[in-house]
Amino acid sequence: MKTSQLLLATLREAPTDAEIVSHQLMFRAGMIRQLARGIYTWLPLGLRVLRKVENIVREEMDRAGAQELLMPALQPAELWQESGRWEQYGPLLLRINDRHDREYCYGPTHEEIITDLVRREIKSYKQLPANFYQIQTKFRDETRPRFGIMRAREFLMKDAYSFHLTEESLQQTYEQMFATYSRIFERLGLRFRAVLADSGNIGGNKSHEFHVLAESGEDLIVFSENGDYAANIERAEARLPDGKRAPASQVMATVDTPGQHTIEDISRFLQVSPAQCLKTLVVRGDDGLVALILRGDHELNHVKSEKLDGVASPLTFADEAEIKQTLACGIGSIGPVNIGIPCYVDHSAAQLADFVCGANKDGEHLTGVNWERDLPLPQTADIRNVVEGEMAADGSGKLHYARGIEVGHIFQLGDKYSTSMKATCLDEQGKSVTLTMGCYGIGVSRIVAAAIEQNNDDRGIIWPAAIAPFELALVPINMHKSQRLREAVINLYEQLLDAGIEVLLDDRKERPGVMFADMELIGIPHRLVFSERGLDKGQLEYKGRRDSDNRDIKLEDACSFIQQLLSKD
RNA sequence: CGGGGAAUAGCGCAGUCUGGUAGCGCAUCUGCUUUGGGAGCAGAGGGUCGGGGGUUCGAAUCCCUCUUCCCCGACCA
Repeated sequence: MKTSQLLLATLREAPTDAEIVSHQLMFRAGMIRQLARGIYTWLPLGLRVLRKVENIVREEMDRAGAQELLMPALQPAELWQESGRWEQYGPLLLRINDRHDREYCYGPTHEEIITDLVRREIKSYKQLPANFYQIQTKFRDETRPRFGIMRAREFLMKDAYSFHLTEESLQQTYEQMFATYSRIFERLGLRFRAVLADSGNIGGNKSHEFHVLAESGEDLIVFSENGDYAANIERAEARLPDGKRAPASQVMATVDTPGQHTIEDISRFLQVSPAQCLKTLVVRGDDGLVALILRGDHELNHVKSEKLDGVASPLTFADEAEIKQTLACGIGSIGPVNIGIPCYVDHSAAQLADFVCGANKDGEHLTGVNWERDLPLPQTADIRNVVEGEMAADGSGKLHYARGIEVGHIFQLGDKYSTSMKATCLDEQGKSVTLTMGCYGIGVSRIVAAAIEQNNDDRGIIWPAAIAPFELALVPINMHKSQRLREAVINLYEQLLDAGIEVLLDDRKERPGVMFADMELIGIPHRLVFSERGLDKGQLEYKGRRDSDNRDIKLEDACSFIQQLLSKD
C-alpha cells in the first residue's frame, strides 16, 4: 500500500486525557478515535493490527478443533432471566427495549445464547465434546472505562464455550485451551504469564487468567521464585502459619489513645509495630454486621472475604452510622474483645500474642491482649492479600509481585448454566445427562493496547512482527524530483508486493524527517531508505525499528534480503 | 456511587477574575524557496466559545440549568 492511499492520521500531540502510553500512541499513530465514552472507531491502520491479532487467535482456535460461529450482539431478556443473571448482572448490562417494548441486552458475554443453542441442537453424546467460538463485539457498561481501548465499553472479544458429558472431558479441553492460549500469546510475541484466578460472576470453579506483563497493568499478580505458583492477588492463598502461637507474657490493659484512629497512629503512639496490632474491619453481613480481623500490616482481600458464610456479596463496608449504632464506638476504636457481632480472624492475626487492638470505646485501646485468655478465638480464615517476599502457599519459593494486563481467561464452568437452562443430552445408556461446560475468553482489542504497553520507545510503537500493520516501510528521499529514484522505488515496491510482503511505500511529497518520524511512530518493524546518493552506489539503507544504526544493502539483493529477514521474525 | 476538575478551530492551549469586534502553536489549503530527522517566507480557510435560559446597550467572560468528558476514591478502623 502507498501512504497516499492510506488515512495516515498521525499527530504530534496526544489529547491530555490519554493517560497511558498505549492510548497516547494509538491516538497519535492514527489507529483509533473516540466516538463516546469507552467507544472507539478503528481507523484503517489500527484495524490492520486488530485483524492480525484476530487471525492468529482464529488460526489457533481452529487448530485446536474449535468451531467458529457468530452469535447476535442483542440478546433477549428471557434467556438471562432463565439463568438468573438478568437481576444478578446489574448496571454492567446494557438493557434495551424494542418498539414492542420487549427487553433485550447488548451481550457482555454469551453463555446464555450458546447454552440455548446447544440444548436445541445437541441431542447425543456422540456429538460431544464440542467447542464453539466467536470473535465478536461485546458491550459492558463499565463504571469507569479508561485507558482508551484497554478498558473500553465496546470491545472485540474471542469467546469460546465447550460442552462435555463428563468432568474428565472438560478437564481435557481446559488443558488444551490452556496450551492453545499459550501458543497464541507466544505467536503474538508478548511476554505473558498464566495465573490462577478467581472466576468472578461468570461462575464455576477452576480458572486461569493470562496476563501480559506491563507496569501499567491494572491487575496485581504474584508468582513464586521458580514460577510453580502463580496467581492473581485476588485469588492467591496465604500459606498457613507454621509453628505455634507464642505464649502470653503481658497482662491485658486499657490505654487512653485520644485522637488515634489508624493503625499507623496507634503503632506510633504506643511504639509497637503495625504487625503487633489488630485491624478490625466491619462489613455488612447477611444478617447484621460482621467483623473481619487482620494483622495491622496486612490488607483485606475482598474476593476471599465475600465468600465467607454470613458475609454479604458484594463486599461492602459498614458506614459510620451503622457502626455507631451496633458497637457504641466509632471507626478507629473497634476491637474483637466483647465486640458482640460475628467475627472472622485471619490465620496470621490468630497467631499473634500480646497484641494491641481497639477497646470498642472511643479513645481507648487494649494492649497485651491474648486469644483464648482474654477472648475466645473466633473462626479463622484466609482473608488477607499475600505479601511480597512471603512463602508461596505450596512452598515453592518466595512470592514476587508483578503487574499484568488481563488478556485471556479460561474457566471450568461446570453445570451452572446447563442446569439452570436445562441443557441435557442422552448418554450411551439413553439416559438424559446435564452437560458440563467450560468457557474461554480473549480480549482481542485489549491485546493491541497491551502489545504497545510492552513495546514502545520515545519515537512510538515497536510492533512485534506478527501483528505489525505493515512489515516493511519504503522511504524514498526526493522521489518527486528524481525520475531514476522513482523508477527504482516502484520497481522494488512491485517486486515486494509480488513476493507477498506487506509493504508501505511512503510516496508523500514530504521531507525525509517527516517520513522517518511517521514510520517510526506507527511502528513498522523494517525500513528501507532510497536516496540519490545510495543509488549512485547501487545501494539502499536498511534499518530495523529497534536498531540504532543503518546498514547498506545492494539494491538488487533488496527483495531477497527482506524475505530472509521476515522469515526469521 | 461519592469527591474533584474541565468543555474555546482537527490536536495542544491562552483569553474568563476585571463584560466591549475570538487569539496563539501544530495541522489543513495556495505560492515561492528548501529537501537525510517533524523546514522557511508570504498568504488563505476553518469557531452558533458544549446545549438551553437569564442579567446587560452589549456575554466565551456574570447568574441559573442541563449535557458530556476527564481524574481520584471505593483499604478506613
